[in-house]
Amino acid sequence: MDERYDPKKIEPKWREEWEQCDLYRTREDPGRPKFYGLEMFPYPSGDGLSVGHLHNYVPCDVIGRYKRMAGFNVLHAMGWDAFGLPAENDAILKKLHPKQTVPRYAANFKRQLKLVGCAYDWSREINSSSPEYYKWTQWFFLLLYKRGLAYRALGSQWWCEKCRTILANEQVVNGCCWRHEDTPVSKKDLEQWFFKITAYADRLLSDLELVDWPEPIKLMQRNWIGRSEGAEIAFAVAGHPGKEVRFFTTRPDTVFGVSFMVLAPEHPLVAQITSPERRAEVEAYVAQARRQSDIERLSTVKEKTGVFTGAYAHNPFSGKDVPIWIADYVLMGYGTGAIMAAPGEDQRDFEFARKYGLEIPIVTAPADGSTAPTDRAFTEHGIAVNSGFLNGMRTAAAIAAVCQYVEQHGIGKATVSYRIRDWLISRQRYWGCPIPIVYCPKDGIVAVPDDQLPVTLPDMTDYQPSGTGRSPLANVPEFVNTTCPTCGGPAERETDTLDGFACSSWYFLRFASPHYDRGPFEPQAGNYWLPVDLYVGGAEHAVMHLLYARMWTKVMYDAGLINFVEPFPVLRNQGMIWAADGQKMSKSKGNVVTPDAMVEKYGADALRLWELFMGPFEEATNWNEEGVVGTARYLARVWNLVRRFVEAGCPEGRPAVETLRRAHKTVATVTDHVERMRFNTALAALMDQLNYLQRLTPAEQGRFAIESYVLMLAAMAPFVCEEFWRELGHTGSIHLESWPRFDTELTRDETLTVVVQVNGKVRDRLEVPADAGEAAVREMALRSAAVARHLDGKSPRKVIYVPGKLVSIVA
RNA sequence: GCGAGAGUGGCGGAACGGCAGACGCGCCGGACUUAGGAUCCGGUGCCGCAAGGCGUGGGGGUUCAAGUCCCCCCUCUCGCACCA
Repeated sequence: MDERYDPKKIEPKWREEWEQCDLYRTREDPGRPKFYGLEMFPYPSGDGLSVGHLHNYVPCDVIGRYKRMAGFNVLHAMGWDAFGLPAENDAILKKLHPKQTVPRYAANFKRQLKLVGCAYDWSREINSSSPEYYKWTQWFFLLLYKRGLAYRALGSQWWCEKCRTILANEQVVNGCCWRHEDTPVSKKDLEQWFFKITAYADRLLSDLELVDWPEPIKLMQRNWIGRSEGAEIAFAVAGHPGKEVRFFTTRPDTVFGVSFMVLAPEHPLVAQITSPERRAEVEAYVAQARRQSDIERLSTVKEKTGVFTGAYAHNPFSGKDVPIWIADYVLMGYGTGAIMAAPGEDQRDFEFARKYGLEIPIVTAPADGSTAPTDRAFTEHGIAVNSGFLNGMRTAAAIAAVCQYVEQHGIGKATVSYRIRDWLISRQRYWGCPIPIVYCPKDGIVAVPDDQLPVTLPDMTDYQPSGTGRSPLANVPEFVNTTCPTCGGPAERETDTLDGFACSSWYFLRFASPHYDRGPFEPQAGNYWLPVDLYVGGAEHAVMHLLYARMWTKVMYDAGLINFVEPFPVLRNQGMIWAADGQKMSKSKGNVVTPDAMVEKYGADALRLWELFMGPFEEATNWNEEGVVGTARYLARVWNLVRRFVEAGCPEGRPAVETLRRAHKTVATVTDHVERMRFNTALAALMDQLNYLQRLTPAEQGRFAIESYVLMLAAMAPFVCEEFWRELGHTGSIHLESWPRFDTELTRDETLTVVVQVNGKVRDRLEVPADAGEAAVREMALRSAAVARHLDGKSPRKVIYVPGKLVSIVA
């Protein structure tokens, strides 16, 4: 072996060797259990990977390697989320076709991942923008369509001036476009495709119980789905026979206290019921509400505003006619776009009523008998008062009573409302998966038959958004003009493409059988490998991607395609790596550190180790290049350890009991920490053990200590450990070896250090045999000179003994 | 405003309610070397010459024992934004 550790001499050699012998090809040995580890597949950007991205890929690679060594068939593959706005925006910016840039960027990502030694089965590489892939994305669209889960609707949709396209509700951030945070969005009316995710709201909510996910992510999903129970009730509009205001309320028990109604300004009823003398004012308000940017409209610091329509609704409970107002604090997109205002029990209604001098009846009294406040709304549950037949009932009972009443009288029903809205999947964009639908003058909306898939994205040079609201595909007659699959007559293709989240809603299945051409996945392979055993990605996908993928999975389950209901039973989020300056790593800030530069300076293994060692996997931290110096130095020390051992002829050795114990303990610790993804402490245990072994001669170390050490390190530093393994006299790859085993008996200490405390302060330490009995240890503690000194002549009042740990003496 | 998470040496971070600061970086001292971002040995929370004392954002509490559990407050990060 060379005197010095030189990653440049060994890493390229093994990289090539592994490639040649296809070392990381997935094995399907029926005698072994399976493990499917998956990282959220990336959009291959032109900037390449940074060391921040590796904080996800390297730890997952370690888990994959560990599981493989621990006896699992491991599926670990990589692919590219290549369709979508980022690729199209990049193409427009650089004036290069995404068909050219995507493969180039993907190849660069792949090169970088290989550079740092990530073990993927590249024969399973997938690309969501390839026809072989998106054929099945289209197939899934049709599956949803056939199951009544895809529909067209005219909607007032968000429009971003910069993207020149429609945005989903989820893509509107603080009233601005998610990609252009300085560009307020406006509304545009277009006919769009939607997926009926609301039909799955309840299951998406309740099945969260089934998964092992970070609690904050589950919570975000629960809040996003936003289930609330209540009642939907209709009040007749006075003087407008047949017209009624339908509204949803979570507090039907406060219905006797309804002193006014509020409609969203966009509510269709507004135009119909506004009285002539109010019309001018109402129209002005509606116009300004529509014109307002959402930043202004959603601001909570803003005082509530509204105008009276001049119309009244009849409250059948109180018997009063109450005024109907419009206000922008009522949203058309939630519930029915109308509310009953119970200002005594709702703070927003209270503020509104106060401002406009509306009546504030009190219909709920505190259950403890105190008086309801008058300076704010009483929003808690209590006892119904001033409420006719509800008087004296507790809130829960009153809610049930009102629900029963409205159902009996045919004016409403108990119901559940969700915050989540249907998923808008139409994109008026070129670089996406074409929606496989044909419009026929005779047959209407016709699904493209399965055997005519894929509907191929045409080659075109001018794919700039038209700005008219239609996709650039509308400008390609060869694409648009087709024949109706049903009648054979002339027809037109849908020109919208699918939201990129559609592509990522099923890709995890494709890895099971990436080249299968008779379906999206080969059923046996799908049911063998799925669900994903460990899914890892950033917390930024907490709601959109993870909800959509869960929904598709449930649709597939309902269609009998798969036998599981949750695609990702175990989810972990890696922590964000900020640049050294604490900011986000970005090219524009000039603070990006690339793996290429780090590998060049310190080697891939040292970079990997620092990615693992810099902090807990799930926590954010700042990049610090100094750390890589440390891990490179550590590897040089391991190199010296192994070199001395090899030069001594790899002696079987006669390790002392203590040495054997340390070796077995290290295996136990590292195994446990890797299993729990505590890579930083796993590596710390290895460093600690190195410090110990370094002081021994090769014969004192013995073969087990050295080989088990190298085997464990191999999952983290694959290149140098492959070199070690061969130098240690083995012919095969270390990466096909088994994870070392430890003997629990051998990890047991012979003596323990017992701490002796007097009044909570450590005053002495005792070395006691591991099997010493309680009485003996207590006696030793009380005999201690240090203890006597601190007892100061007093006799102990109490002595607490924690076996093997401490004796606490209270004087 | 609501929700979630986090505050520990100069720095990254360790620590089933039981010796706070493992491991590493940095720094200090030494050894060996004619340059190599080398290696090895020792030291390194703060105050103190010492015995000893003080220390996990601040303040209370529970406990023989609190970084860890409970209450109040401060700061930072992330998520959500009037959800009827």
